[in-house]
Amino acid sequence: MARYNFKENEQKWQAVWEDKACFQVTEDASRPKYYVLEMFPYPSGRIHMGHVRNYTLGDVVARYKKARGFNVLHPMGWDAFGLPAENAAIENKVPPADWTRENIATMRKQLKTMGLSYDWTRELATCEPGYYRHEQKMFLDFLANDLVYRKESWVNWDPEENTVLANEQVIDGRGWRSGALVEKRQLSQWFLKITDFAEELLKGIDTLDRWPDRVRLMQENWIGRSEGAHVHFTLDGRDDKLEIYTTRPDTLFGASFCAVAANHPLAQELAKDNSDLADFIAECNRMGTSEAAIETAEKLGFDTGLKAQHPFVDGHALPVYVANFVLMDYGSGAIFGCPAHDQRDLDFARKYDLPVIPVVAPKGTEPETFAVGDEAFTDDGLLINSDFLNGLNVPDAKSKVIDRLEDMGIGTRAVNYRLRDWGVSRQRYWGCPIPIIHCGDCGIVPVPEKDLPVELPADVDFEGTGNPIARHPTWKHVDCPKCGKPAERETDTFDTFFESSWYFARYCAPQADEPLDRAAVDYWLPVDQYIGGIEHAVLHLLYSRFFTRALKKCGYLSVEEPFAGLLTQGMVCHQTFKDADGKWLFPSQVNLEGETATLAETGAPVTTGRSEKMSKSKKNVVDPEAIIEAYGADTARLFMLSDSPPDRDLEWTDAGVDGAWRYLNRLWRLVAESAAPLAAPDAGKPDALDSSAEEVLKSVHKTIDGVSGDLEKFHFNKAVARIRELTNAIEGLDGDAAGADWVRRLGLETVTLLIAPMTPHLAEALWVELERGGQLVADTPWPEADAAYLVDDLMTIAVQVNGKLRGTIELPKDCAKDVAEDAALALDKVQSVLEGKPPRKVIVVPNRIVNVVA
RNA sequence: GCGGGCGUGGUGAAAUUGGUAAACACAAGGGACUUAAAAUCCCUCGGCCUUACGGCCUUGUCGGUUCAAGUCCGACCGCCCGCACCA
Repeated sequence: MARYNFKENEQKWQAVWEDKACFQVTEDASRPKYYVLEMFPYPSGRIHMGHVRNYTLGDVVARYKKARGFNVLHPMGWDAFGLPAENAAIENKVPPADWTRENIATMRKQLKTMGLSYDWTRELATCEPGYYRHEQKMFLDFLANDLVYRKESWVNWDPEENTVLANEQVIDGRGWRSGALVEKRQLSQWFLKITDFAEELLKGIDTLDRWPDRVRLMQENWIGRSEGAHVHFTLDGRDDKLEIYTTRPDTLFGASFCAVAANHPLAQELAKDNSDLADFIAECNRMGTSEAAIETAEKLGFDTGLKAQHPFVDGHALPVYVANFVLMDYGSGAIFGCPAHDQRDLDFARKYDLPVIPVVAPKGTEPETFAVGDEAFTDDGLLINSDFLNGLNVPDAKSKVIDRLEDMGIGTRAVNYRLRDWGVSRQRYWGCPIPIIHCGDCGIVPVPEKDLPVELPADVDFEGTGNPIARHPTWKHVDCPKCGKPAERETDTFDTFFESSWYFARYCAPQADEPLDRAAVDYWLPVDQYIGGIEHAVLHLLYSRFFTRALKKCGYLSVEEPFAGLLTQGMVCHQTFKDADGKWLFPSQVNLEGETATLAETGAPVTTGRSEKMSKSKKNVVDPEAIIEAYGADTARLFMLSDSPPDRDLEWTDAGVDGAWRYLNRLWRLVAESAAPLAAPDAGKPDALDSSAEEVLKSVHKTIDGVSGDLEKFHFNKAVARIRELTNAIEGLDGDAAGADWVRRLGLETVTLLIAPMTPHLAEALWVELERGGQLVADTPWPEADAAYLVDDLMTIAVQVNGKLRGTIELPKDCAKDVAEDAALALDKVQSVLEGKPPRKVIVVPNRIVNVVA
């Protein structure tokens, strides 16, 4: 039996779609629009299975919505600036631009073999001046609209390479290449005022009703709105005050110390005359800048000897520490410690032997006996040991204590956000140049618009240390646009999140002279459905939400939220393999027979490990190109959708791929090679249908209804299961039954249309076999379910006794409760369990269940 | 450390959102076809007990609410993701 020739077919239909420009779109006010977007890839070299999953999900949505009559925008492009290009330049001596463009060419070719319904005329790459000149313009607009400022901030500094390191390049406190101990250094950098929008970004989350709850929660926590107070402590022997921020002013009477960040001005000042403190601060500065590193480090403090006076208790002096767990970027960079009611403070107090005074006791405990051991008490309760606050609950105490602080003029009520302003300066070559000129006389001067874009120099060398763009012999030297004297360009480039914060808007009119074409963005935005990895839950999505608001403020667009719907897909995982020496092996090197794995080449034993996220380092990767070569794109796509819901991790298995492949062939044979009779394409419904044919007819309509609902909710795996069930039903249809040939045609055409978004090439081939080739499936509307076939007259109802299933009964739909009760009680099984006694109670849930309580 | 999530047969999962747990597949075992293999088709397939009819148990663990819990509540265990310069 001939198999379905996927290779020939996939190439054929891809060419047809392209020739007919099936997926090219323009604004069309007469149709509802639908904008589907998958997160654009970083051009790392080759596509991986994560891409295949992401783009398959997007393509199913795009093709389904098109069939549903929407004007669908579905673009693709490249997030082309980033560190890997610079690493490649250093390792292989290839210019980042060449490396990136070659990768794009390879990956574009690979993507095209997947049969994705992109409007390729809208393709963009962020590393091209035609793209980044617009974000330089936007930056200047942000500057003009007071959304940008400069401040000192800390970076990871590799003293050997003389470069700034990314957090991922710092491994155990050392530079990944040099191995040198990393230091923190302060640099003057550009910041965007995302905190101006903190409240708006927080409120906006409520409008994102088609985002996963967990992502909304993560964003909410990231913004981290808190209500508390600033409190000013007087310092013995000094005129200045120590300002702290606290969310628990109610616990002030339990204070036993104050602590400031290592980079707090007070710490810096005291360190000048105290070399031990200077050493301690230097030690803190060796920790790297990542919050995870800071928070997991052992809590250390240095007693400055200074004393802070308690605001309410005369003569109660608190020692002032410099502590490594206090963050300079949060609040005022200083805290007061109340060990009894904060775990970190408690750990710190136990270590440095500071008093632990409980001031909140759980309701119902005796205040005298309440003590804190190794666990701080952080819940609500009643205030004790707290003078005028005694007996209040925590919220009331907070309010009262702040009133008192305000009356005394030593504190204020304050709202604080965990969110920090967005530092966008990067000391790197492969990014968008920041369009600023530094002039000795005029200071900071924006590059005039007519001089945009500021293009990256192509002739840079990566031999030396430091930022190659800053070392370039001529690039940075310019005349000041204001005064004409020699000046220097800014050599920093933008964070690559800058490019990805507005690309979705650029797709609306990627060739426009202006950054954004107003009519186009007004038509297409917001993105109706955005699809990508959960790893972007906070940063990329929050920056894009901020950028959209900033662009609105500058008059570029009208929407506030860029992404109306969000689907976050899980990772693609695979089993891991190691050889006898413990070295990782590629799955393609391994023969797997049942549970035993051997090395394909030598037959040597192989240890199998658990399934983990596919990664180059563990070699548990499967190359999509090899899969598409061997099985075709439709098989890969179907497998991606069949077994796991999209938001969960997906285990890639050869057996699963085989299963998808077999199903496609089975469907092909069923349509193209089956001997069973098939009615003519336009034959009317026969008057008489055999009951078996009637059943299949019903399931055709139920499947249309079910699959449509599944696709709307992104339950692709369930949709596949339903289509397979319908296929089984059609296959089991007796060819001689009255009307079977007609139902069979309807069923096969339906299966073809329903599966088309998932396996579009096969669907087109089936459509031709079904003599429907006059129109492409890609241009054919979605089938409609006839409501008359969706309801059953008879319902199967479960009968339980005391919650345990004892049998089932068939009853007419929506039958009266007492009818159901009588039928249930009439069951022999029920009677025998009841042992002749009358039931105590009978619960009837119509069309579902009868529960007899004995 | 902080924040978020996940946990159901040998495996991926489904369960109309509190109402028949395991749909649809994969793997495995048995059979048919074949000189043979591949492909295809048919049967069995959560566990324990039972010759059978059937019975009991089962959704990470423990407890709770309810006529009824995979689903709700509480505690615990395990794994995964993010933490602001990876994208």
